[in-house]
Amino acid sequence: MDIQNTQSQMRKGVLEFCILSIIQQGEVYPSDIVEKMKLANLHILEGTLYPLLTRLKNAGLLNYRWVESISGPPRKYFVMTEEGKAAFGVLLQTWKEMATAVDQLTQEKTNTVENSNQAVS
Amino acid sequence: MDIQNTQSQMRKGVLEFCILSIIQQGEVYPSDIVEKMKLANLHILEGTLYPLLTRLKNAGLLNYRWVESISGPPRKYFVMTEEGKAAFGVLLQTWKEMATAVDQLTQEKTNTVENSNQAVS
DNA sequence: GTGTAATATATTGTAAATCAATGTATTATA
DNA sequence: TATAATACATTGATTTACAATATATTACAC
Repeated sequence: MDIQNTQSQMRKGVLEFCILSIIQQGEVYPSDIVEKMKLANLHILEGTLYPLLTRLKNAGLLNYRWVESISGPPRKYFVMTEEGKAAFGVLLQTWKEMATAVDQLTQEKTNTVENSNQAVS
Repeated sequence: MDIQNTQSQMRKGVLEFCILSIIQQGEVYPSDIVEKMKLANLHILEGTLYPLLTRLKNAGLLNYRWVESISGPPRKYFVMTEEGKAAFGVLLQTWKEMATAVDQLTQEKTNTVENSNQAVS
């Protein structure tokens, strides 16, 4: 229960949302997702990603098709379903609202607080 | 595994951060926190909050003092320790970076995408 | 005073999900 | 033929939020 845990919790919260976002932007296979997430400093492991993609597929938000690779075994390329696009829209709205709420919550007095001792009504 | 689950996951991720933020802004007792979180549309239940505050206290980020109430049993008022203030600073930075990353990730092509079928290099 | 309601802190059991560590399979290459 | 690289997938452990419930204190009606 140190601070790194809280940091990774924060990142975990948006994992699914970010992965849906990546897939919405174009057909990808799991390694593409891992790479794009790493670039955004939101690391995800394969042991997390595969079950997550399966859940999203079973929930009807994703589909996939097999594509032969020139350098290894075939890959599962994922695409959004119409239902997935709708769900992503909802999540995008949720994200925007939450980010606004958190910003307001943290900016109310933050950074200038020196008097954390007054009681609250 | 429906969309509400993903939404609550998103909110869960920032719970600890928001609670630290609230406490940094002034001495509060648990019901104050529940109320402030509700106002920000980030609901938290007591069964979640009490263990969380205990964890943060044991981690050295918080302290509390008992205060008599005029209408009920005594209350635990929480305040940040110096270590807690430092940790909050780190988390604030983490939040800002993550929010930026997520915004970039979602805005790259979102909202105008109609061609989700091209392969990726 | 006694009983009920309101307030407040706290614990227990359950369920969900991430992670680390592996496992299995396919292709290219030495 | 053996090894390395790539890729999909599962298992067990740990964490943690939640629902339900427990315990205790105070106020107030009767």
